[in-house]
Amino acid sequence: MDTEPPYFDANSEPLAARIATGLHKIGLAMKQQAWQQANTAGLSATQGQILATLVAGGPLSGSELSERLGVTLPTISDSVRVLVEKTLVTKSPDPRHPRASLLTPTPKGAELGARARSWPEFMADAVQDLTPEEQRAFFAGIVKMIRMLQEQGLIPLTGMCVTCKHFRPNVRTGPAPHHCALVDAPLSSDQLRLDCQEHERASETARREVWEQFLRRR
Amino acid sequence: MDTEPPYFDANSEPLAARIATGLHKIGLAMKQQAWQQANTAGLSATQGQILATLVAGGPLSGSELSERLGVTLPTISDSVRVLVEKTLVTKSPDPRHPRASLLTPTPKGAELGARARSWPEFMADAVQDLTPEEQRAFFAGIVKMIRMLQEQGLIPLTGMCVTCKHFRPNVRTGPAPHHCALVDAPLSSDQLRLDCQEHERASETARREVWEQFLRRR
DNA sequence: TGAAGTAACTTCGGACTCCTAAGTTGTCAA
DNA sequence: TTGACAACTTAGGAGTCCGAAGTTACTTCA
Repeated sequence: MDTEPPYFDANSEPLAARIATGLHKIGLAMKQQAWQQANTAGLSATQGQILATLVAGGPLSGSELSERLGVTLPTISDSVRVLVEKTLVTKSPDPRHPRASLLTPTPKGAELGARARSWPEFMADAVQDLTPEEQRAFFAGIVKMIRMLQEQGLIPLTGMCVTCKHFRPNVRTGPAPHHCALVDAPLSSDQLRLDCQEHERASETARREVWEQFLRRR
Repeated sequence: MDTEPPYFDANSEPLAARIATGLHKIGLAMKQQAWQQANTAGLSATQGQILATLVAGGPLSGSELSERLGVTLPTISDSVRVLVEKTLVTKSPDPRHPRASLLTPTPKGAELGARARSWPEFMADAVQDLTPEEQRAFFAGIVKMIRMLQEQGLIPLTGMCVTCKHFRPNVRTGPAPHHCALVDAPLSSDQLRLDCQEHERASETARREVWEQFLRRR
């Protein structure tokens, strides 16, 4: 860097870095929004997230929540205690594991959770201004990014078609080249899910293979 | 919603909502990453952000920081106190305002700040897998989204070309249709800056007009 | 010439977040 | 029956945030 004013030339920050900056800014808005929405609902941000996750993904144990929300167990444990005190969730023994307990929202908790699920909707509104084509391109970018971040262990391997046992990429030509073997239905690239309840994690080798197959042709 | 298993049909979540979900997941990774990077540098997340912002944008006052980082003054005040104790920033009177003080990083602080600026780079890496074309589309989407969110008051009006006094959108045809009047240089859509130091906020009516002009033709 | 206002903080108290480290406690395997 | 294991829970401590309530140096108006 010298003392010259900035010119818009090759020395400008690379596109990838500016994309990162942009995502950072968007992330800031999300954080603030979540905080505020939670507060007006009488919850904390994490409490809202927990309820939303339980409503979206059925009863879960503490450790599952911990993985999905990217915080440690103690943090979950704390928040859950409060939620139980508020009678928004109940605990019941988990048949799958000895010491685990399944968390289920009460009716009141389910209602708040359903509302919390719609917190990111303000962003969906902001996306509406993009043309459908731009939206598709944007979504494709997001899917690829998430996959990369999952590979680096920064995002849990949950809910995305492209890491699911039942996903068959590029099995035909046309607008919907992919296939979901679970519901036996064709699938276009912009119908891919990020948060499917039925998601079952494929093995590591299978995931790698599926991803390569997915990238091939488009 | 009924009891049927989910089919990939029109009843699936709309694309915009899934984009929001995706951004949410990416935001999660950013949060975690920031926390971890800050910790290994011996800082807290906000302290790192403050240093990075000061290094990137020159000396700022507390309220400017507060606006850019989207937290209230007390929070900034707290963190700055710690940074001063650690001798990473110094305060000096601000000539522009009576009661304000300009915050300047010390050499040690500047070094940490420079390092903190590169924290979002892990995301830039994740973007590298997108084709250049995909990157451009992705970036275009981000710019539009940020603009929308700014209009809703969720992101500060700072640093983006499209809200700057010196920006002239679509003044010519060809690959670089825009123009920056400050450095008097042509500008393509994917050279737009999100964090220009020289940014000067245009008036509200000017911003609205510029944006309309920007959307027209592409 | 003073009184009131304004802007930019700072301090305080309190709720939450988030971590690591150190227990608990049921179950299963040896 | 003695460990090992898994899934929490508790304790302790730093940090993040906020609203409310001071400070304090000018500015402005009467």
